[in-house]
Amino acid sequence: MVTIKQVAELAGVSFKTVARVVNKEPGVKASNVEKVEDAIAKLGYRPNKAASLIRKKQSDIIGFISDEISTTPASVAILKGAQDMAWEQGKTLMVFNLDLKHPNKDKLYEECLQHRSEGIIYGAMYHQSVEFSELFKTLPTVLVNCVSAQNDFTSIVPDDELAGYYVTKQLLYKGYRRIAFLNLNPEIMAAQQRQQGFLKAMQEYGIPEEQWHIDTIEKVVEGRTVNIAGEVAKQVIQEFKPDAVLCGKDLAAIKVYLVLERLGLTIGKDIGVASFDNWHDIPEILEPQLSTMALPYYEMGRMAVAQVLGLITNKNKAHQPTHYKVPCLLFDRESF
Amino acid sequence: MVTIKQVAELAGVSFKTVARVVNKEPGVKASNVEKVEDAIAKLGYRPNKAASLIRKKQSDIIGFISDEISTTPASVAILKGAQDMAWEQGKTLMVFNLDLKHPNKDKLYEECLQHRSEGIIYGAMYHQSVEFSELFKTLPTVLVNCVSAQNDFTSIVPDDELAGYYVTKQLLYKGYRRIAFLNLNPEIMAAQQRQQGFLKAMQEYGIPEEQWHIDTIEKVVEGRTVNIAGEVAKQVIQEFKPDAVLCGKDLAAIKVYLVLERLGLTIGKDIGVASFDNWHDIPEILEPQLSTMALPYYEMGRMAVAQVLGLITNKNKAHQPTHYKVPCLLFDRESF
DNA sequence: CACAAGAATGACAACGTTGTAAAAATGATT
DNA sequence: AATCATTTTTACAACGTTGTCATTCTTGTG
Repeated sequence: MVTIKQVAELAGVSFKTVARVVNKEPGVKASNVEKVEDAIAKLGYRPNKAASLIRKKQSDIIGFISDEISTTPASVAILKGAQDMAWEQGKTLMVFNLDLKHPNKDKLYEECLQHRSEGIIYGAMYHQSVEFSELFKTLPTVLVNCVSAQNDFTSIVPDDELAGYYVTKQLLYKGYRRIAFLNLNPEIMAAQQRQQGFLKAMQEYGIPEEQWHIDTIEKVVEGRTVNIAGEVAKQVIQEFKPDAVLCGKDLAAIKVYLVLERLGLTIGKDIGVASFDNWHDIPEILEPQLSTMALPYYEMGRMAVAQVLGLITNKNKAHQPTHYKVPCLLFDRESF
Repeated sequence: MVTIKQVAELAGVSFKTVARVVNKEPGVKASNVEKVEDAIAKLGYRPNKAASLIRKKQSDIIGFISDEISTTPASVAILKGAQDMAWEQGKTLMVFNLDLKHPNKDKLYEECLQHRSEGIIYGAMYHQSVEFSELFKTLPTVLVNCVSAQNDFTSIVPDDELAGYYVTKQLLYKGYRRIAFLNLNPEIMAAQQRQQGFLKAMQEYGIPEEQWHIDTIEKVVEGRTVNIAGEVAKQVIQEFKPDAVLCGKDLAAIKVYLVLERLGLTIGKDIGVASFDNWHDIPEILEPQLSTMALPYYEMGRMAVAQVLGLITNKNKAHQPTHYKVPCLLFDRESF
C-alpha cells in the first residue's frame, strides 16, 4: 500500500505537509495543496486508519454484538438503524453475531476490545432479559431489545405494555367487545408486558372477564419454541367466538386469516384482526391489509448508537443507567 | 488502555518477552510465562489490533458491502453465512449498507480501503446485474447474489434456472399437468432464469403450450415494485383453472393459499402449490406446509468469504473470474 | 573450572500516522 | 536594506505493536 511518505516524495514536500492536506488542516499554500492532491490521485493513496488510531487513540469503531439477531427479519432493522446512525456520526460499526455454535458473548466482547472499539451495543432477537458478565462493564455499553437481569446497563426496548394497551383500546374504541388475545410464549418479556397492557385497557373499559380470552400460540418443547398458532386459532375462534382477534405476531395473523377465510368470515367486517410486528411486506400482502403495531426496531437501532456515543463522551462522569421504552406505532390498515 | 510495556513493567520483564507470551511464541521460561500471564490478567491487557496491523501489514478484515441486503429477511442469511465463515477463518467482517439515501458504492469501498480490508464482498438483495466502477478492481472482490454487467468479477449466485427446472419437473413427476407460474417481476434476473428452467422442463415433458400459463405478480410503477399477487392469483386460478400453482416467492404463496381457502379447495389434494424462497418460518406456518425451493443464501455467504480468501492468497497470480451457480434445495413438504 | 552450545531475554528499529516545536520563507514596515 | 510579524514548512518524537539481532543466562561437556 502507498504511504504518506511516498506521496510526499512525489509531491516534493515533507510528509507532514501531505498530512495537512489529507486532514484538511489550514496553512498550506494553494500551489502545494494542488501538488499534493495530484500526487495522491496519481498514487491512489488512502490514509491508514489503523496508524491514525494508534496515534490519535480514537478508533471511531462501535462494536455491535447480536444474539442471532441478523437472521431474524424483523429485528434486522435494529442493525440497519444502528448502521445508519453510526455512518451519519462518522463511526464504523463492527458487527458480530452470536449463534448456537458460539454462544460466548465475552469472546466477541474481547474481539471488540482488541479493535479498540469505543463502545458496544448488544442487541437481542426478541425483547428479553439477559445475563452479562463483568466484562461488559469495560466499555460504554448499551442494550437494545433486551434488558440486563440486574438492570445495570442502559437499555432500549419497545414499550410493549403501552403497545398492548393502545391496540386494545383501539379495538374497544371501534366497538369490539369480545376479544381473543393469542399471545406469544409467556416466557418472553414482550408477551408479559403486552398482556398487562391488554388487561389494563380491558379494566378501564370495564369489560367483564368472560368477555375476553387469552391463549398462547407458542409452546416450548425441550427448549425449542413450537408454533401452535394454527390449532389454537381454529379452536379459539370456533369455541370462544370472539368478535376480534389480537395476534402476538404477524405470522400468527396469517394463520388467523386462513382460518377465517375457510370459515367464510369477512375480516374487518364480521371480525376484527390486529397484530404486532408490522413485519416486512406481510401486513400489506394480506387482504384486507393487516392493522398491526409496528415495533420501532429501526428507531431503536438509531437510538442505541446515539446513546452509546453519549456514554462515550461522558465516559468519566458518573451516570445511572437509563431504561428507554420506545413507543410503538399502530399501522392502521383495514383489518379492524 | 493498558499497553504491552505496562504489562512488562509489572511482570518485571522486557516488553518483548510479553509479546512472546501474548503471541504464544516459544522460548520463554515457564516461570516468566506465569508472571506475564498474571500481569496481563491483573491489568486486563488486550493486544491492540491496529498496532499489530501496521507492523504486520495484515488486517484480517474483510469488507462486506451490501445493497440494502440487511433489511431483507431472506438474504440476511448471506450475511450470517459470511460472518460465520469469516469467524472460523480468523477474519473479521466489516459490514456496510448501501441504502436509498447513500447509494454510493465507491464511498463504502473507500472506507474499506482505509481500514486496510484485505478483500471485499459485495452482496445484493436479489439476483441481479450490477455496474461497478474501476475502483472495485483495487482489492480481491467477490460478488454474491449478483453479477457484474461486464462479468469481470468472481460471482456467486443461486442457480435459478436449475431451481425453476427442478421444481417444475417435480410437479410434473407428481402428475400435475396444468401449471400456472406466477413469476416475479420479469426484469429480475432470477425471474428470467427460473422461467427458462420452467420452460425447459415443460418441453422435456412435451406439455403443449395451452397447458401452462405464465403471469407476473409484480408490476413496476414509477420505479417502485408493486405487488399484485392477490388479483393475479384470483384471476388466474379462476380463469385458467390450473391443477398446480408455482409462486415466485413464499409471500405470494400466502396470497394463493388465501384465495384457495376462500374457494374451498384443498391444497395438496385438489391443487398443488409450490414456491421459491423457503422464507424464514413462512412455509412452516402455512397449512399444509409449503413445499418451496430454498435459496441457498447462507451457503452463498460462506462461499463468498471462502472465495475472497482464495483470491487474497493468490493475489499475484493472474486469474479468470469464476461464476458460481449454487444449486437450490427443494424443501418437500405437503403443498404438492 | 573453563568453555561451548543452546535457550532465554533484551535493545532497538520499523510500521504509518499525528502532534509539537523549531526553522524557514514570505510580506509588511521602517 | 534591515527588522519584525506572520505564514508556511520541516524535523522529529510518539503511538503500541512486530521483527531482527545482539546479549545474557543456563546447562552440559571435557
